[in-house]
Amino acid sequence: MSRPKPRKRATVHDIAAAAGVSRGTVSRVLNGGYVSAEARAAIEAAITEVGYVPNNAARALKMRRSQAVAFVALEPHSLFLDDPNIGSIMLGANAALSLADHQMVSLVVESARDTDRVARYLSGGFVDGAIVVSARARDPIIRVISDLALPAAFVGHPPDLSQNIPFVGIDNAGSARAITKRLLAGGRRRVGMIAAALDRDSGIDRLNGFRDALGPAFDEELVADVPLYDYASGVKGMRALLEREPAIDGVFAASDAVAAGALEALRDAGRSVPGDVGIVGFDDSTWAVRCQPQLSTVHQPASELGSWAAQLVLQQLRGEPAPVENKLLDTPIVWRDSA
Amino acid sequence: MSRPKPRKRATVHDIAAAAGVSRGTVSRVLNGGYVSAEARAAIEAAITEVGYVPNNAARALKMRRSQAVAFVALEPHSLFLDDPNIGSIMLGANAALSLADHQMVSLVVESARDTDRVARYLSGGFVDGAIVVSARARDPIIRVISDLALPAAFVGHPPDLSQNIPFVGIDNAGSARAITKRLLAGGRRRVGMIAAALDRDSGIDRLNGFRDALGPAFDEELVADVPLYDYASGVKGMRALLEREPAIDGVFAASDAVAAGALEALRDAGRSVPGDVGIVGFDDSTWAVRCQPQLSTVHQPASELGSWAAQLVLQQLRGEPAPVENKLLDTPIVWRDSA
DNA sequence: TTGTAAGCGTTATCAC
DNA sequence: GTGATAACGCTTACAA
Repeated sequence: MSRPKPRKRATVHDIAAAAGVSRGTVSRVLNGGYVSAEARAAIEAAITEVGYVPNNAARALKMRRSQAVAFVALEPHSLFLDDPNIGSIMLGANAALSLADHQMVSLVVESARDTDRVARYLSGGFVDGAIVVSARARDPIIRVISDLALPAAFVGHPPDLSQNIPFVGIDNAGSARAITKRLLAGGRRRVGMIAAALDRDSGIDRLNGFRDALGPAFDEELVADVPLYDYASGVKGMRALLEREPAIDGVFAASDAVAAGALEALRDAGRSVPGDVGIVGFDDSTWAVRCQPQLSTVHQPASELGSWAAQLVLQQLRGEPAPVENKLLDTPIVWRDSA
Repeated sequence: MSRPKPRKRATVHDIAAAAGVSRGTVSRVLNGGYVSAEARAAIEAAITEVGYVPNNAARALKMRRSQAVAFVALEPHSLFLDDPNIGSIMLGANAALSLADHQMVSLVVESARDTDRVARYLSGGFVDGAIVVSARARDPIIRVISDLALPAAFVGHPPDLSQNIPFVGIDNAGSARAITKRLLAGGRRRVGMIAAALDRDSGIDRLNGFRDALGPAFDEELVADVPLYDYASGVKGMRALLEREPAIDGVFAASDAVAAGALEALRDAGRSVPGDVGIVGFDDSTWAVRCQPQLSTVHQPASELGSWAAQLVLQQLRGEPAPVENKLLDTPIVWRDSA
């Protein structure tokens, strides 16, 4: 009883034939409309009999809806490896989309080749909307989304105020100010910062918050400028700081990963934490509790960020206007052992 | 000169009208066929003039090809957060697919709801193939792929030998045996293992390799069985081991994350590493170099696993038969400081 | 070289 | 309630 191998895919047409009704009636039971009990029964039997599986491409073409939303992270290579936040944001977004019966498809863009392909993908009708994470100031992908008026939401910061795409984020400057003040309250005299990603709003804002908290005590020399929010940058940044100011006794690292790297550099230099130098991070990611000592840090509600962004997209998909008020989520300070 | 806001999407038809040719000719320049220089020029001008963007859904319907390949990770929640390998595998797969001009779309499945939706998505014609990571023994997703004969490849281990879907992986048992032997060569007398994920082939194989390496010295009591390859499991597993055998002086952890957790438990218990106890991990992930001391471990070529899997899928897409010989990649031992 | 027309698998708008 | 029939936007024989 072996069936022929390359079985042709059954269509609505086949169901109709098998059940002895018209395609219209089949479509009605598939979607839901008025249909008699007998017809429904016959059709349902036929469906399993012929092994029907709906064709999304055809449905998308007709409906102009794919029930899919893209999740795209505009980040350098290391992101998926070094930034634990992204995973939580993704999971949060997926959960929210899932509840609304939408498929989240996440796209990675690493190269110029990727950028073009993803741009085409987004504009081609395979997705109804997009969630964009950590957008750089200007990116071709953003232009495409904006030009097409693709329902979208940003996580992090709006890439360009002139484009009215809603975003959900946190108050980076305020949070940075708050945790720096807390660090200062511990009696630290010479506190510096490892400032990362100054090509991005979040990076700039965190630096501004730090400067703000220090006020007149701010010293340009005590800011080490590193490219990425990652571990390696933390090591490098801390080394630079130690060289410039051996008497440094407090550090605000732009992220937990950076702080973890800084911890290594301090260990290598024979400084104790929090004894010789107190250090605070940002994110409250898994890094924070992995470190020795565990990090005092700013809690970033990554999962909620993701689900809010998803809501923002779903809202537009339902035809409701995107809210003009952008959303900033709370970022409580979590005080542990590193300062 | 403000254009009307909700501009209707331009189609091939519109281009044809604007350029004064037929749809067929337009399609020919879009894809590549014989077309005169003048016609081509006129059409190209028209394309930018009307702001044409191709409709993937229509193209996919007609061509029966979407130029997209799914990447699906069948793992519990914590995977994207705790397993650094997955990111590298993804990036490797994306790079390979990108070169072949295919869009990788990664799908996360966390709930039963996700499972159903993803299964529908995979079967609906939005993707031409799928890469499946760390498949559990039996999963509805796998059935769907197999039933539809969707071109696919597994990373890790074949979920069921009867289904002829190719896979690429590593020799877990052999690698585990090799690193355990190396650990024993250091003169350790009482060595145990934190065995994770024994519901998965990789978990079972690593345990088998360990048992094999110890030979008659193998002691069931010195195996702590934990559910996941993660940090928290490592902490728990190590505590259990210390309780059962305080004189333990060597540990093989089923993954680097587990080893990192074990390190914490050892630190808490006041044992020095590698002095009091030597520990080795598995994966050579970012965990390995983050730890204090850095881990001796088995290098898992994550990125290569991803690109091999991609090749396997692309091969089938080109109509070439999937290789019958499954691929096992090399796993060199990296010896650092933890043992 | 170019135009014409058919059809991919659905859903939706009609009459019946 | 149900059955024809016309799109959706695209590619591709087949003619011209």
